[in-house]
Amino acid sequence: MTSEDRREREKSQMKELIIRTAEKIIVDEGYEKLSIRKIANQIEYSPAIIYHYFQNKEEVIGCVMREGYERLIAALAANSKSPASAKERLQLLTKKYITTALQDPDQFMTIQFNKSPGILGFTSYLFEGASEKKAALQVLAQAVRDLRKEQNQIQGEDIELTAQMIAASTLGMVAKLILEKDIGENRRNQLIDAFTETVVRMASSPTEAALI
Amino acid sequence: MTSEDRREREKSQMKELIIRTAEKIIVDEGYEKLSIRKIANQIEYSPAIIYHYFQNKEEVIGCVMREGYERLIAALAANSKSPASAKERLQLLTKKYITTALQDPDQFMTIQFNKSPGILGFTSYLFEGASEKKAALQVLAQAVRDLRKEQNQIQGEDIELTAQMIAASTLGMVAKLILEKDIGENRRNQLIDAFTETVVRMASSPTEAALI
Amino acid sequence: MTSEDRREREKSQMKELIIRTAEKIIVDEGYEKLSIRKIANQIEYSPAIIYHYFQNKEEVIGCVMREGYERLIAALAANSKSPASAKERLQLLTKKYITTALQDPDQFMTIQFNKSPGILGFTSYLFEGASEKKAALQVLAQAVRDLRKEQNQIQGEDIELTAQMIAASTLGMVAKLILEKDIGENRRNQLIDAFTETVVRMASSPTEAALI
Amino acid sequence: MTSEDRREREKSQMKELIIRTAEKIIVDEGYEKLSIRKIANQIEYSPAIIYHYFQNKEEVIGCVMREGYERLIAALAANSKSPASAKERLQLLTKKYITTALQDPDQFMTIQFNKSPGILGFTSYLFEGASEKKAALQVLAQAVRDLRKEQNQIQGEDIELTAQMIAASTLGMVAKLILEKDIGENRRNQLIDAFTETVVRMASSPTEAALI
DNA sequence: CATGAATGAGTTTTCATTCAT
DNA sequence: AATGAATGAAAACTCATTCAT
Repeated sequence: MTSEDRREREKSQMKELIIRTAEKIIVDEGYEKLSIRKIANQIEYSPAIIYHYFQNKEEVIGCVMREGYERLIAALAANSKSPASAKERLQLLTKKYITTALQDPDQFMTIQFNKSPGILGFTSYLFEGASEKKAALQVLAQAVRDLRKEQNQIQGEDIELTAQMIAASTLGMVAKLILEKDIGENRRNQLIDAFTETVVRMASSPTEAALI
Repeated sequence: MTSEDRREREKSQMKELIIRTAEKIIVDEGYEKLSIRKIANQIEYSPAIIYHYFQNKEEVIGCVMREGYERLIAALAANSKSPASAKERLQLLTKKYITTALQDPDQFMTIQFNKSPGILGFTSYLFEGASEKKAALQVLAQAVRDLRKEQNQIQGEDIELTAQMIAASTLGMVAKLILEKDIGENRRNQLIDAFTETVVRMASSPTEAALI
Repeated sequence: MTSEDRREREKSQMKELIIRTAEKIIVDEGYEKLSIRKIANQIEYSPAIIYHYFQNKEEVIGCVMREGYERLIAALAANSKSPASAKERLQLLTKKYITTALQDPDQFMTIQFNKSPGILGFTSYLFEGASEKKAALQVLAQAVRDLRKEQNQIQGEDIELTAQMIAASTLGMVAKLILEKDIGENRRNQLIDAFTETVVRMASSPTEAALI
Repeated sequence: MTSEDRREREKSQMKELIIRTAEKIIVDEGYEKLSIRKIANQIEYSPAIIYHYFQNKEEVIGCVMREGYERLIAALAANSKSPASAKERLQLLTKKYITTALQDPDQFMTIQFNKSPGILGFTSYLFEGASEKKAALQVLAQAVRDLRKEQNQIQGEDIELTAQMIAASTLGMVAKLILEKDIGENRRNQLIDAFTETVVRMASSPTEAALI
């Protein structure tokens, strides 16, 4: 089976190469400048060969997206079990998400605001029960739960809802930071820090807040 | 001057028609699928005539964007001076923004996540001093200020920063609601209501929050 | 007839204006950038009006050419009767032609290398008998005749032929100077001076030359 | 490697076809009427395929020009070493240039009076040192040098300048003969012969001439 | 496995011209 | 006399995709 194995390996190497190149183009020139021709030129193959490994342009893009998303999730997961306090953990989580996203802004935007069903399958998290099915949201919901415990707040049944709002808000924050990339590093850091603090207040149980 | 008047009217009607058609295409097929030809075909004129009313494609798009943005702002302004309590006013503002945006979801997305400088001129609000230059942010900042006063909190120098975070978070929330449009009306309303409550906590002064 | 007169006068004023504007565009932006629209915009009238005064673009261009040509001829005529020696007169003539042409290079080229019959009617001078029918050639032929007399050479029957060759050579010289406009002022002057000297040798009778 | 060879051959045949067609259009309808579409229609292919063989329109034109120019140069080179006297050689050179140019008049004009930098790179020869860098001018300068030697004239330092003037004059002569193509064969030959004689006088050293 | 050739449909934009008013 | 509206044709160029080899 050696020869078949090698073929298989070579095949996936080629797919890898194509995806990697597509990714590079998206990062360098932006999503809408990606073209099959450009990929082909860059890997020094003919455009036609790409159709040998992928059905069409959409599938190529789909793969790029999937991988990008998985990397983002991985970055989060790594930080979900830091030994610090629940509050610090939530803040760390938020900050990590923001900074990771800002490292690859174009790809982040393309993935997160993509409305093709294939991508949405990965990125959606507003539905009921998402905190169980979506790894990222699960991590976030747990952080909220821990925080409320740590602060002796009522747990409430809104944990999922809260996690979802925090996720969506963070997404908005990141998106704006990417869109308005010229505000200067100072301002950016100010906003990131302020938001990281605010997230804690978002996470606290609403009734508790009502007591203020 | 009746004849001149009529011509003037017909001219603006035609411009109107073009903009409206462009808008429709954007909503139906997405921003990047908009083309001068498509507009022309749809209104059953030759492509060239569009250049009679507009300098180039950019100007057409600019008009579509501007109008959409102005509608959103107008909706907000109308609610900025309700007689209710500061808290209720902030919540009303948030809710109004969300529901207005959801009425024209595609256009909202196109405008708010557009990175062309022309559009960003309208939509940017993260820079320092934005709460004075940007009408929408000004309204929001005032609402935050009123709320803190009402709740006897420290005013703090972070009012602008807070308004910016709320705005960005709301944007994220709206975007997600639009992207995941199939979560069902119930869930959507739940999220909107929860977020409207959360916004109040985001607005409270951080030091105060730290006291909890 | 006053009213009719005025109308006539206004009409020719408008034609004047159009031609003058077209000329300006040719000089400023080059012949191929001339468009009816551009003329119209510049005189702040609608493109359609130009068709009221001229049949089509060609006629406009034709008029521009004619006027330009007439000015060139006028410049020559002014120098044809200088009191100097025949040799100096021939050299002066040549130099004047070159420098005048270089003042409006684009127009010069457009006219001289235009192959539309209308323009050729003005610019042609190679046919037999041209030295009688064409003012410019007449002047040149006379200068050649005077020179030969002054240098006690045989008059010969090739006067016209000689004048034609000188004219064509000068045209080539000017064209090259215009085309290679970046050779530097020094080189240009060197070439002009050398050519002006050479013209004298071209004008001398061939048999005489054979005696050398 | 037969299959690869054949493909290579077919490819250059196609390029050839495109260039030849472009050439034909230029000759038939003029340089500015040349369009990619027109080429495509004429060869009954889609316009896009031309971009498969050439980068853009400029490259197509470049090839047409280069080939035309090279043909002209080749014709000259063949005659530069005839065994005759220097005088005869110079005259032969001139005549050959004129007749070759007249064989493909439209292309000649298009190339020689083209002001695009790419073409000028080929056609320019007025700059200092051109008689060393430009093959055609080198041949001409040598002919002038030989002639002066043969006629025991002072060599002078104006050899290059002289060659340049002769070249430019010949260009003018040819251009006029092309523009006024209806003067009749007789007249044309008369002019060519007269000019060929005159060239000898242009080539003689100026001081020598002054002795007359 | 890989390619070169080829295409059709598309892009934005410019132009000369016409015509009813 | 003058105009605005409108057009058809054309320009250069790009792209995703197919197919025979």
